[in-house]
Amino acid sequence: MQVTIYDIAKMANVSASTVSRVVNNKQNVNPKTRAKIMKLLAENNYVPNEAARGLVMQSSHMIGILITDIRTTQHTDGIYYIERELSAHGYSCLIHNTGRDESNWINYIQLLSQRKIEALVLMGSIYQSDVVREAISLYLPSIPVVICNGYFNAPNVYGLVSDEYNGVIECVELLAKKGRKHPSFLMNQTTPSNEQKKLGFEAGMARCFPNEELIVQECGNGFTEIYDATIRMLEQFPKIDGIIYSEDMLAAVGLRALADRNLRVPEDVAVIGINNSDYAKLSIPTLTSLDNMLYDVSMTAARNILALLSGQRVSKKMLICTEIEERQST
Amino acid sequence: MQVTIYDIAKMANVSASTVSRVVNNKQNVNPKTRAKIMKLLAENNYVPNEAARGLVMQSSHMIGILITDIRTTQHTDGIYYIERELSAHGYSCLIHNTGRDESNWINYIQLLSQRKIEALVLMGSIYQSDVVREAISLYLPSIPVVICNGYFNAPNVYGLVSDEYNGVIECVELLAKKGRKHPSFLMNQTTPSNEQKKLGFEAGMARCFPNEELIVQECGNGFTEIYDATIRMLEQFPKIDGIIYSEDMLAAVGLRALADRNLRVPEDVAVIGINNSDYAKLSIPTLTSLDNMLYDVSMTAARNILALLSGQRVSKKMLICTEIEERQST
DNA sequence: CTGAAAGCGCTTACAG
DNA sequence: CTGAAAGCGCTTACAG
Repeated sequence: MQVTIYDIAKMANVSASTVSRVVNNKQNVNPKTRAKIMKLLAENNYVPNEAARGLVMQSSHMIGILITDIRTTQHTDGIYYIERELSAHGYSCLIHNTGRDESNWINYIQLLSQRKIEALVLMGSIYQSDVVREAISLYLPSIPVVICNGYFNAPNVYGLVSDEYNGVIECVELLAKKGRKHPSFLMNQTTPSNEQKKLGFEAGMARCFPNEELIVQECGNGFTEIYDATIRMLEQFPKIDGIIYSEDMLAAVGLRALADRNLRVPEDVAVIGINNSDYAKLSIPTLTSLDNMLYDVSMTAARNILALLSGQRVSKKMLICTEIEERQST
Repeated sequence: MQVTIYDIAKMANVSASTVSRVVNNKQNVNPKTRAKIMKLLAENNYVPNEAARGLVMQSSHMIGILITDIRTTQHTDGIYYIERELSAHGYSCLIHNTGRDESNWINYIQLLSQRKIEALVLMGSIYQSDVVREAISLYLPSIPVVICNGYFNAPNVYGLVSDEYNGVIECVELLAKKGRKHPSFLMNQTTPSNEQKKLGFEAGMARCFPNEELIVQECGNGFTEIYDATIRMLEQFPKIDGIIYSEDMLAAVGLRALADRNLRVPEDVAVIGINNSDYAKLSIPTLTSLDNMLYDVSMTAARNILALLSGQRVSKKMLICTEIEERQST
């Protein structure tokens, strides 16, 4: 079926060892022999079998990436940078969409351990969970694991966290500065990251609006759910004059809801999103957004993995500062 | 380092063969022996080495996916469905961002062949190229290759193509029906897919506006480039009262440009996008969009690969019909 | 029901 | 400079 080193050896009347040496560019091969073998290799489109090579070298040159749903654009960027960076260094990425149900995660981690990945990247704070910690200590106790926008304590786990807590506090401060009186917060699923945002909102409110009622609501991920949640919140609290959404995408839907209700943005209601994504730039009006530096988180993750793979030291937990990008909606 | 079948065999006082039989759930093992081995396997967190297994079984259970840039959301959906579907059947996906420069592609194809992938998915019409055809015939001549939204003739290549050509003709017809007199077309990079859209626009114009000047322009992918291209086109041809964009994302930027120019949509200028993506649903006004059924293309790709892997017949080339989703912008 | 042996495709000391 | 041999971790006829 496939052309092996032995086939080439036979054609060249040499041993497989010699062919192997040529394939791997080792010294100590007679130039003429080398030339002959090179020619044969090319003519036969010889390609080394990485599985066999990995077996003897004890290295797969593969890394695993776990993400709940690759369609959620906020982390697609991260996967892009990580793949590019690692690919340039000879690694291939095995990517799995794990879904949000914890009970399946252990299977993916076991699967990746069967494939002998050399590092694991967890995309998203959602993986900051006991299930994952245990699965890692069971199946991948000794390869570097990097978690993007999350952290848990384990000897081989490295966390990169966006400081969304303080970022959202600053968002509340911005609303205060803009003369808002009744800010509110609308979030989708409860991930550790969203939890931090919520805590940030509460802290910001305590600081800037100590006597104001806390308006925090949750909703699903679908267009309609977000839309309805916004409408419902406005009906329940007509005084609301500022909304912080846990993601730009939600805020973009929120802008629709506000437009349909004939509420002017920012005159009647100021709106802030989080992620500083395309949604923020494209929406009408453009959206003020908290840049949580997910780009930096991913780039750093890629660099950290590379550093760890080459035996360098990397800090176990890093906090990355956020920045508000002000646009028309505030 | 890792626990092998031999380690377990030693502990259980049996041969590796027997352990292997237990691991693989074969019959013909004494129930007591099986129980003892199972216990040992669990206690030691034994995980089979897939590389070794693949070497003897001549199967990697991996498939490759090539995409120019995973951040382009239109194909992220496809990767999601394909990964989910294949993952459920025991396959893992090796994903590479190849960039748009043809000269690197052959390296990725060779790399994937080294890893002995069992099928390859090419995401996007851009891979409909001679470079790819040759690389495939050289390095992956005998595994199924499925190309999403493209096709080229090779014994092991299967194409799924969205009928964007006729779809865009229908878009032009829609503009005609809505009383537009001067439609135009703005496209980004020249991929085979965009080329079909352009040809469709020209055919539609020939059919509905035989005496009208053809206004077709190109632009880059950046926000500013798209924005500026729209403004420039409107300045050069002030009569324009309809724009078809080659992608929703461009149309979303276009809506911004039109708003900034105080042109009403659809009263002054009707706008149509392509992809029927979130951009279309979220923009203000909502965007009429040609649904090119990329979802169906991906689902079918996943199913076709599974079918091919299990030895079934699959049609070499399928055309998938498009549909216009009318919204506020027309 | 179980084990010894061969083999998947490769690399690398070790001898020569 | 080159080859025979052992071994990476596994599976599977073949004997018993």
